[in-house]
Amino acid sequence: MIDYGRPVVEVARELLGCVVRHGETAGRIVETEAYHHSEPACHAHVGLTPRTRVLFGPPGRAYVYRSYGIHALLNAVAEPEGVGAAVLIRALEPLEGIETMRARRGRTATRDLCSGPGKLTEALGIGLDLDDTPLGDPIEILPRDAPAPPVAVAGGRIGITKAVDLDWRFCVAGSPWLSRPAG
DNA sequence: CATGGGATTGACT
DNA sequence: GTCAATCCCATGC
Repeated sequence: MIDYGRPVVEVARELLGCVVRHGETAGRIVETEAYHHSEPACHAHVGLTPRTRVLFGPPGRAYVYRSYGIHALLNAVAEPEGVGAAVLIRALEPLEGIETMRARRGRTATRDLCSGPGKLTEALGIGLDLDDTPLGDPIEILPRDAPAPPVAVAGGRIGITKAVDLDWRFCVAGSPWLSRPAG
């Protein structure tokens, strides 16, 4: 099992190489970012509100929220209960159910099915209804069955305006499935 | 109650 | 490279 109750940066590294499954679709995590309530880029920075309740809840649950009014983004809640922190899943290598993914996303190159946080949720059929559900059912995150892949610390996180200097984006080195090339 | 911003994507120039 | 789409919710009056 994966221990989500550890420091969020450790969990972000640990998740690289693990497999996410939802129904018939599955993919290997190749890119993550860490968010912690102590820094202003994290939603939990504002404190405990209805929106951030899940982030402060027990680790190992899904935090799914709507971005730019359009996309659903998938996070894994980390750190002990009471600490607002989560790992954003930013990109996957498609493994199973690729035709289902293609059907959900439209005629799309395999390379573009899961190469972004909004893309992979659409490909796996993950929506806001899965917010605050345990990682295990219906979304599964399986521990690695192989040694940890080489990790590239890709520098700053993407698409944010605050705490841009934190090097909290992690990629599988050399993976062709990233949302953006590693730093 | 009104307002503004955001962890993005895809279409278009 | 630029830009619109679109909605939840925190904040402020």
